[in-house]
Amino acid sequence: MAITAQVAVAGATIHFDKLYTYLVPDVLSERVQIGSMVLVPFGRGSAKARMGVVLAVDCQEQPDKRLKAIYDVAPEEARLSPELLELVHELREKTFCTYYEAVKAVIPYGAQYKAVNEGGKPRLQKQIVRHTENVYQRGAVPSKWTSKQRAVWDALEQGPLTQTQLLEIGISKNVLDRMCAQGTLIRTQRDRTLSLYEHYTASGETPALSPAQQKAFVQLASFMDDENPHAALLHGVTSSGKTLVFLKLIEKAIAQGKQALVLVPEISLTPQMIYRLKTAFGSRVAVQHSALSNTERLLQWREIQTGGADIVVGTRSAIFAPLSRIGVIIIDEEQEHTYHSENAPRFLAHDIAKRRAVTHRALLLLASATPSIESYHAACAGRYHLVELTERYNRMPLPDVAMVDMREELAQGNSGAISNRLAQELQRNLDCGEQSILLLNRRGYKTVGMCTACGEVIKCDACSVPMVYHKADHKLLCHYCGKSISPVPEICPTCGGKMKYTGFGTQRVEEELKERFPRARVLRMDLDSTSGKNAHETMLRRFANGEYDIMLGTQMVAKGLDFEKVTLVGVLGIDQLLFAQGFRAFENVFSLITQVVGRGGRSDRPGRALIQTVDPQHPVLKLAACQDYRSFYDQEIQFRKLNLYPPFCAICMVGFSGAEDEKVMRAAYEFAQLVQKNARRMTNVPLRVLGPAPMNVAMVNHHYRYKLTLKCRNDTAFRKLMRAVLDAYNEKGLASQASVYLDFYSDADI
DNA sequence: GGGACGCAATGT
DNA sequence: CATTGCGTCCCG
Repeated sequence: MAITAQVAVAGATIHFDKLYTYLVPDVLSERVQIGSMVLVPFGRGSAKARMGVVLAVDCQEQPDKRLKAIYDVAPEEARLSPELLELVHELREKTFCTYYEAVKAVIPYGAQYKAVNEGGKPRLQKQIVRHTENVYQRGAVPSKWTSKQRAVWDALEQGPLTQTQLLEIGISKNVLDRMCAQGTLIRTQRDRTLSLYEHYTASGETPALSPAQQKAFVQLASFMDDENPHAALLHGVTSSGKTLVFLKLIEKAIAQGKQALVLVPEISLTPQMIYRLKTAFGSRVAVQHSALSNTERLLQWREIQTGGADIVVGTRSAIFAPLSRIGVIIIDEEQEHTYHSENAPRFLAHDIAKRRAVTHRALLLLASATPSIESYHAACAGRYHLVELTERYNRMPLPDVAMVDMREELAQGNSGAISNRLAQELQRNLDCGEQSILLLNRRGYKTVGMCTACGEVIKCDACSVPMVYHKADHKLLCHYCGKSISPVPEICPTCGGKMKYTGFGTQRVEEELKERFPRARVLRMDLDSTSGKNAHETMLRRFANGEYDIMLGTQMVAKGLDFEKVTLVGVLGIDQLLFAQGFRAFENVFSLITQVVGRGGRSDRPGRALIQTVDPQHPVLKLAACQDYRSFYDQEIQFRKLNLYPPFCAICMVGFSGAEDEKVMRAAYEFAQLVQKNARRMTNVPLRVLGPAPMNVAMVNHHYRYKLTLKCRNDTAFRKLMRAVLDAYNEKGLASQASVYLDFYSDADI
């Protein structure tokens, strides 16, 4: 009799991701259980140690003599709970990821163990979890510089930074050590933020609900009173006070002895959600998002696991928080694309939330001012309870919205980013001391280098995208692979002509504002200016305090705090989004405009909004201007139906990537044929095959990329078909030509 | 993905 | 017959 374990190993790709059988040594037999993280030998010959997870344990009378034995096993706290194990299987089945990719998504704890060699024996070791970190500040002025040292010095201008922060901007420990030795840097030790956001103090009181909010709350709360799971969509116009309803629902869950899970699209965009939860519930709130350091995330995770926290707020990955008795799951701004994972496992948080709501018999609440067309459609079809909040808090009026025709501006000789009309309004606000917000849609607002002679744009040599000019650190940066060029080329590398750096980047618009309004205090918010840890939050607070006149930024200004003194909102560059490809383009435009327009008009002063566009008559813009969601939905759902887009089908994007363009293309083509061939054998699989075609960004990191788009229904029959195709693809030896992944958009599993 | 093995081509 | 290069197989 021998105990064996079925193990899924790390680092597998989809074509050899299966369970491998290992012997469990007697000394480990107690500790190796289903869900255990283990270290195993894997590979032919000199088998290297790999992490793995145990998915089954059995007894065998006569085990195969060739079986290898498990090296080591991680302690119990790093073991997957039955519910999380269930989710691992579901993720693998539905998103076509590997077991271990799914495991990594559901437990950050798995990352805590690494393989080490201990006297020739491979062992698992807990990664050092530092509770203190190094902080550096300027010391003596150096007599001479290396470029790295100069960079360190410049970075510390605003005050001390941690080693991690410096590491992020490309400074190695070596440089820091040398500078400390020279005395040009001073190193101190500091405790890591163990309790995050502790400066938010709990008041314990939540404000009273308005009658409209109360009505919505009562409706939703009733779904928490029976033993069945429920799903609801809360459609609340901007400023209708959805958050307050959330707080009351969480209160109710807690009162029932249950737990609450709140998802937000991006922590940095929604700092007020943490603020509201922390002030209402204090240390019962745990936070989970990717900006946390490993230590912070792990400590928060432990808090949840051990029951110290019963409310979790976080981004997409927080949906896997190890809560054991969830009462309510809230997905705020549910239409945001950040709920869809861009890396394996490519899941949609909604789908996991649905599953968890069912297991916990909890209420799943999707909320938004502009729900995704799919969600609203599902609500209309009765698959979600639809709850509406149609009234703005305190009955504040919506701002007046006007379009500015940018073609006319151009005809009048204004080629800048800011129209004359907008300039006038900005001036008016400056004159009477009121604040303004300018939203720049990020896409198209990048500064790229172009040759004035031949028109050549400087591209990354590893990726087929233009490199983006970053003024702050004088370099060109590839936003795909992170490669940078500095100094910035002055002459064209191909023809020797003079380079010109143009584009309407936030930085460029900032300059234009400074030219037009030299005395205005302008706050620029974008990825560059908010890279510091609490930079985003601090900036919003200072703007709210009236320290600036104009706030200029990307998407991140569309959300955020409520600003009393903002009476003007300008939207720049929305056309890039409006005419973007992808079936969600209009939905995105509508959502963004609705949100940013909702920013204004919060106080007694009437707000106004200006939308700069080359198509002022565009129906989507018009509907967004008057915040008429229902009309937009009615129109959009027709479009989706007519052109067969979600929710009337699911879309499965098959991605191909490999080193040789030709081979990748051939592989994609053969895959498409395999799909057609296999589909013919299977009846009842509705399918349309589009492509293959090169991806939008055809090359990343020297890897060529193609895609195949399948309009389908993501059900078991379709997944069975895809598994068969993947098997055939591997059998033909195509896996070595191009690696494949599947990505589902919109589950239409009605 | 990556190491090991095998086959074939090339060299001494 | 050794050396190198490349394709293919398989991982327990």
